Amino acid sequence: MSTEPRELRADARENRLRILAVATDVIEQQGTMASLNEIAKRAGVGPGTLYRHFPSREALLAEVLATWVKRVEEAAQSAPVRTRDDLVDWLGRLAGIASGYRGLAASMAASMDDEASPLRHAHRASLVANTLVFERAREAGLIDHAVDSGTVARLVTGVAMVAEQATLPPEQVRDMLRVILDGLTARSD
Amino acid sequence: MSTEPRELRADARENRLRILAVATDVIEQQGTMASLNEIAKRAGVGPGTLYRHFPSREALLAEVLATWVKRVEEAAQSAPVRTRDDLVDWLGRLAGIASGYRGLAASMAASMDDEASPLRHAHRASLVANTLVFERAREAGLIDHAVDSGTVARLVTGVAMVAEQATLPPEQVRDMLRVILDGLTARSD
DNA sequence: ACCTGAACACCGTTCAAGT
DNA sequence: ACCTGAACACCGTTCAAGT
Repeated sequence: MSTEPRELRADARENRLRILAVATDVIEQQGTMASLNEIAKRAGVGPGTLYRHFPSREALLAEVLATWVKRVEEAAQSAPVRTRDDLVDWLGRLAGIASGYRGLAASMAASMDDEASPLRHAHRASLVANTLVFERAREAGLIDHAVDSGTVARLVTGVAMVAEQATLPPEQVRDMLRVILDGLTARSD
Repeated sequence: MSTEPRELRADARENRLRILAVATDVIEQQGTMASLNEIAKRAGVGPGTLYRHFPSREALLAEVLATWVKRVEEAAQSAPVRTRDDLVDWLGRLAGIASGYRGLAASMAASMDDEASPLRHAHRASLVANTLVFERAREAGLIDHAVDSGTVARLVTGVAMVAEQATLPPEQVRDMLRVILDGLTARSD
């Protein structure tokens, strides 16, 4: 099941780690569309070396996102679910994390489609995290029926995409999320 | 108020129209990120000529969108507002038009920010159209309070962005829109 | 086994030179 | 006044040649 690298030659291992560190920096600053050639140059390797370790931009991104995935999982566990505002806060945190890097929400959305996308793990992790929070909210009596977490995830991704494209003020993002939460907890039958 | 071209030399006028026609074709096929050099080449002009007529990709896009704007306005006027499903349909049509070209929803979202964006007209038109539909729904007694059309527009843009990035099946899009509509018509106080 | 870096086919954008 | 097209500085991606 594990796709972790087995035993790399010492120089290869070092290069790999250095590329990953540099990529994290550069992507944090410039977004998920940052130049791969620039990352290679800053890491002190030829472009071919980057491609050898990470055959696609998504493969690189997936590894960079490892710490990101942890943040989502932690946030889900510690998220309070006492009031409806708590849930709006949670969605906001989810959207905020999803747009932690510019272009990330779009990259994630694109990966929904693709069964083989390297980003699938990150995507599934955020979906599971979200399901967990809403399940806890239901157990706490805050909402009275199950919500479809796939739909929630897609909606929140949409909010994140608009927010980062248009650099919306936080209260406009919150308005969007509140509508979504109201829609989720209103019976539509 | 009008920024229409005044009196162009005959060859310039012809070039301009040909660029526009070709751009409409190419953008329809390849999306809003289509190569400008390719558009110029297909239109039989040098790249400099395209830039002379349309100083930015957005300026070109704004003109290509003229017929698009008409479609939104017509759709708004003829949209039935008798049932809640009618409203979901309307949002679906809006989202569908917004992603008529691949990348259009993202381009529109980016223009929300920028006061001087050439896409502002198209964006405002869709906002006005949406306000019109919901106002008619309110008059028809379908909903009982005003909705914030800015928030609606942003949410629908988000749905359109996710839908085209992930190429979602129609029923998933509909699920998203239904949640939004429920959220809009539920009292949140 | 791994790395280098030149090379290729593209971008968007500019601008001297032409008509 | 307008157009051309070469030129520039970039992309992503590949692959022979090196170690």
